[in-house]
Amino acid sequence: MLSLLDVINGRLEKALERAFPEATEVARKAGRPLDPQLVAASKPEFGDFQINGALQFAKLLKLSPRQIAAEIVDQLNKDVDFLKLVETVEIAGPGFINISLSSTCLINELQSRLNDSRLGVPFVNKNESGHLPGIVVDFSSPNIAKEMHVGHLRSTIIGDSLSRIFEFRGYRVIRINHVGDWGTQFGMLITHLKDVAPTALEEGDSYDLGDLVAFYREAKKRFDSDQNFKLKSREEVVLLQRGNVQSLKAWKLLCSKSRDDFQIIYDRLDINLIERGESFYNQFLNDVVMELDNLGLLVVDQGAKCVFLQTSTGKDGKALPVIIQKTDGGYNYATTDLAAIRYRFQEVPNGDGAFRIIYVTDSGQASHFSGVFEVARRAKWVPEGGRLEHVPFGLVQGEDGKKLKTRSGETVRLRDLLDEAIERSKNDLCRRLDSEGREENETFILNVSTTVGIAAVKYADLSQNRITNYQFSFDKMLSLQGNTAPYLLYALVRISGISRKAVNLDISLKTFEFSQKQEWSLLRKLLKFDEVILDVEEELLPNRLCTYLFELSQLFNRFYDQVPILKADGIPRCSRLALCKLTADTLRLGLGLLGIPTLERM
RNA sequence: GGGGCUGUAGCUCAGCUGGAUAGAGCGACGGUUUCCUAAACCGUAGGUCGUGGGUUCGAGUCCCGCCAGCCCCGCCA
Repeated sequence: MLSLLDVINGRLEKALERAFPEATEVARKAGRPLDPQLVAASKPEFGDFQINGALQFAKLLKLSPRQIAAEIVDQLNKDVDFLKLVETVEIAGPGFINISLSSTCLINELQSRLNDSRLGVPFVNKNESGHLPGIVVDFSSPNIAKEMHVGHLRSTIIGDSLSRIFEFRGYRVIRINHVGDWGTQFGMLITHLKDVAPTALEEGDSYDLGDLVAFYREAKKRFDSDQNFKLKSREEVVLLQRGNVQSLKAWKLLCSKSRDDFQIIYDRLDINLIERGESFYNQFLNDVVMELDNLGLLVVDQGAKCVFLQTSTGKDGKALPVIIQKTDGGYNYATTDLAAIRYRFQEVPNGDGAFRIIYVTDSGQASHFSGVFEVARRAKWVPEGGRLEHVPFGLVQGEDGKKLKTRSGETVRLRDLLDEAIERSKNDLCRRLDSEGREENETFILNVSTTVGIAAVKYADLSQNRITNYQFSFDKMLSLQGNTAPYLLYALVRISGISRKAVNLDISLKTFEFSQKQEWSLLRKLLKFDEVILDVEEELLPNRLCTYLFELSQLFNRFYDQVPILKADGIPRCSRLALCKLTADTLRLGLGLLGIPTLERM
């Protein structure tokens, strides 16, 4: 109901002006126009919208809040355009004004939603240069030659969902997988590769490295125990950095094998990413140092080139440094991140042309990013109106409240985690089929358990406010009750059941009427979808969308339980089918934006 | 020592620019099935919003102090 909110707010501002012409004029001239504070009603019994402003204006206008409210209501009651939309306008409590929309108005909104595949969510405007604004979402980012584990889960799932929402809004979204594909660990990996598989370099991509993780472990073991190996590894790093052909070949092979492994996980999770790892920015690191130096930001301290922060101090009250270039001349991650920021904001041939960059990483990196962001701003690499945001999230914990580990105390591999979710979901399904005496074929069982299993993992993560740590529990996420993926998917399955039995759900040209309170509350919830999407886009909190979809499902289930649909006739039946259709569309789209596909039957 | 995040029902968590009597789910207890998938629905119980101040007409929300937990703090990412 965003557009409606706009319209009503417009009428309200006019009413306020007519009620208190002098005060509004003074406020406007002071550059702080009076805000009537029109918001969605905090409770259903307060109607659709509430106006909070009267309470605040009391001091300014030297009138009681209720008197002010009365004046505003008086003016609103003279506004024909406003009255067309509204059923009641009432003063309540200390001076709130509650507004209930008229049935006609709500039904008109329903009509337009039914004919709108975007469900009321506006498409973003082009920018001054006539292009769609670009957003870089930096997420997932595993390390080459290591396995994706539970630590990558949140970044991957949250980053993907935010990307989907931006894409749906029409932004040009650049999903970046900033993989760890550079650094000292490659010295040992390449040295080990040359030793154990000398032919690998000739065979290139066709060479089968086998289990990369085991490979990494072996290399690491040798690195830690064998002095000679350690020495060779260090030399190898230098060779690689100088662009030695053999070394580069080995590096590429390792990256490519690793990429294939990652892709298996991304395919299972249905996640798209452009791989552009740390190595990509090597070509810009020199420029970064030079520019910072030219700007006079660079200070040499204990041999390292640093930028000292203005916003944070360390112990003894001294400014904290961001190290740009190490004493040995090497660069570290802050430099790479700065080069990335610079590149991503630069216009298209030379960069990504983004206006907003989002980093989805754990909250442990908060101070790192705040330092890097400060340097980027002082270096003027962030354009006017450009947004640079860290989207932090908490740890994944086990049900014991400690960091999630396997029984043997190892890091949980993502593939195992997904396998287990699907396995458990399959067991649940089979138990259910058994107890209901249902017969389903293998394809159905596989499809349902895979969809439900993956959906459960994604939804459990997304439905939690990302800032806090998150307690991982298969039992809870797969539970059929509560705020879980299966509960939402089930609501949709119920609607599919109805549409299978109804002749059709084509209700586009009919008129609607509602008589039950369950119908009205469902409809009102449905019409809030657009606000939720814009809120998530701004606040980067997908759990708000989850909460909305859960509440929508609850209202639908109540409606389904208490109001006959197919048994009704005429206009009520058709109106109820319209609610079903819009609920299904909203759930399908909403879940889609969370990266969760839906089912017809389950 | 400095900085950040967190602290809301027995448990897991929501709580949107400060707004009306703080909400869900699970668990507990009790009910509902001639009907579209009961994987549902309805009801009951359960709270000093860590704590002490402050700002305000109004504070879970903003500011300050304190307590507890987690994380970060110069050449790893």
